[in-house]
Amino acid sequence: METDVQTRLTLALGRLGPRLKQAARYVLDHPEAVALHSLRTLAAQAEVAPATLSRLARAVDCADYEEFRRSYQARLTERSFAARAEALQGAGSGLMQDQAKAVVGNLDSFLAEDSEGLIERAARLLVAAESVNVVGMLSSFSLAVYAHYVASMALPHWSLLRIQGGSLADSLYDLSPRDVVLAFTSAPYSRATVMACRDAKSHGATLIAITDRRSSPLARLADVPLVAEAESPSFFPSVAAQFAVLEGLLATVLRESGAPALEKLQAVEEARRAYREFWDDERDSITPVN
Amino acid sequence: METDVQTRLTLALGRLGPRLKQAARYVLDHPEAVALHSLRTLAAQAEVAPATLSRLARAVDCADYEEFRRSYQARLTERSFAARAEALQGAGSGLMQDQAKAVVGNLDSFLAEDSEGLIERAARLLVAAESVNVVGMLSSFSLAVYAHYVASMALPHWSLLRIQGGSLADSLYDLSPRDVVLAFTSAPYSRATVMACRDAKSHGATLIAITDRRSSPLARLADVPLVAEAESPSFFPSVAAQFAVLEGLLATVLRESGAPALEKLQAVEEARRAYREFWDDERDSITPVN
DNA sequence: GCGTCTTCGGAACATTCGTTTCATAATATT
DNA sequence: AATATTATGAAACGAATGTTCCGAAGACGC
Repeated sequence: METDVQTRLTLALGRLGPRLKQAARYVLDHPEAVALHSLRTLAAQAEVAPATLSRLARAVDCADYEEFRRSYQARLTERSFAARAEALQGAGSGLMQDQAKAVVGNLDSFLAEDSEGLIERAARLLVAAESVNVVGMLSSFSLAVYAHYVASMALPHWSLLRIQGGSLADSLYDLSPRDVVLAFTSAPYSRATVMACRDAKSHGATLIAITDRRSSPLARLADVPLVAEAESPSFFPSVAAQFAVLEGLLATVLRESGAPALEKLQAVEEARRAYREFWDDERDSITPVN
Repeated sequence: METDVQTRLTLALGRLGPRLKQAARYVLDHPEAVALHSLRTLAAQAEVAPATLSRLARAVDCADYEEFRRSYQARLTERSFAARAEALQGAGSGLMQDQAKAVVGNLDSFLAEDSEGLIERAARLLVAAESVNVVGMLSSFSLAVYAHYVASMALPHWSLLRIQGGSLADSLYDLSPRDVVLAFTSAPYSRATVMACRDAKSHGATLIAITDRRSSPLARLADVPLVAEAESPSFFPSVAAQFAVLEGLLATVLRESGAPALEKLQAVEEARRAYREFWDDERDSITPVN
């Protein structure tokens, strides 16, 4: 049986007795109740004997009521891209395939929340900030590098925190409540990053964090925690999904920053073009000069 | 008590014992599991005694575990209604939604090819190489940084090419056919990167490139071109999908490198742990020392 | 009208549920 | 070092769960 339980239920509606039909109707109208409540409470809500629900499950080819309920729980947990991830299952067992699936899943884990609202909130804080300090170490250093690279073109008050001789915290001592820290971490969490953020918070600064789990130290500290999982089939946490979140955040920040920022961005690009920093297929040639 | 249970849990994390904290962490990371499963199954998943969860509920001022669970069930149904509303809204008007869709699309563009075969081929070349030189500029610099970071732990013959005073090409003059260049670019292409690769090729080195289009100069030059689009709703090309490809490639390289590489990797991590470079939730505390 | 068949509710059942108790180990206090 | 305090797991408890069996009530064919 390939079809959805909910669909099977609709089809079965005709050939059911009065009480079973009544139960089926209730289930069709309140699918989440099946996932969340017990058979008996559901039976009470539907004004039906408990046994009826047990029978209903079997009437749609479920072995158990358990199996019946599981399908409704899955329905509730299913997320936007789930189908897509399933589709990627094509070739199956390859490492790259697994990686891709993990990344899409990680991205989903973020979109499942109120992603748009969180991004919006973070972006507003970043635009309003007097200074933005970007922090990231280990695997997450690449995120920090990227954020700083993009921002440095249009937003001069963004800076990248590095360890130079002393500790990360050195640069944070004169942080004020008008400043924002943008931090990145995935497990295993860099102690330096967490401690820097902790100190920044104690100076009253605002913290925006992209991290891998809600229970991560940074998620707990952050004013706006942006949580995207970092699952991966390999040794290292995956940063790809977090990059997607960061890109979305930066795009929103640029939009909110208004015309001046965009103009500056284009001016920088124009200058680079003038300096021939970019490859020009018309003028440049791949074949070596020799 | 006005605040969300999830929030209360976060706040309580500090003052909980080790096992309770472990349970709390699991709950924070898998909120839907609380709503859907029984106390005992959840306890098993979190690897905690059933009684611990009962106590956890009371630790956040719930009278019952029942009350605790109800709050998570509410969260789940609320979210699902929000998601449905969003789905009904059509293509999703948010910038983040668009970004996510673009990234998944870009990833698809790579998987559409013989991704597994290409990755495999590239990995074999990288493992066999005498030296691997990683190149990336502009947006793609973060890819280069990440590749070098991961590799530097297990594969000492990988190095990151930077511009230092002169040009990128300076470091490539003594490249031999036994060397490999791993390069990254998306439009607009860095001229320095392309020229460095061109020179490397002219010295007989092997070129592996992650780039955004088959027509890009690097794709044409490369022995193994890994093409993942960089479409994005914003000004900048998206590197997220290319990160996914890179992660897949690195994972494959590590697998092919065999046991010694993995052992070295774990040794490095162990050393870092010994130096307390990682955050330890048991020993370190988020609350400032004051 | 009689027997057969289906449908359903009620009761009994083993199972699983969440809670509580109690002993013990770990931690803090003196 | 001795003691008080806290945190935890194992076991036991009654309550609730899902299933099954049985008999009553109706539907249908002849």
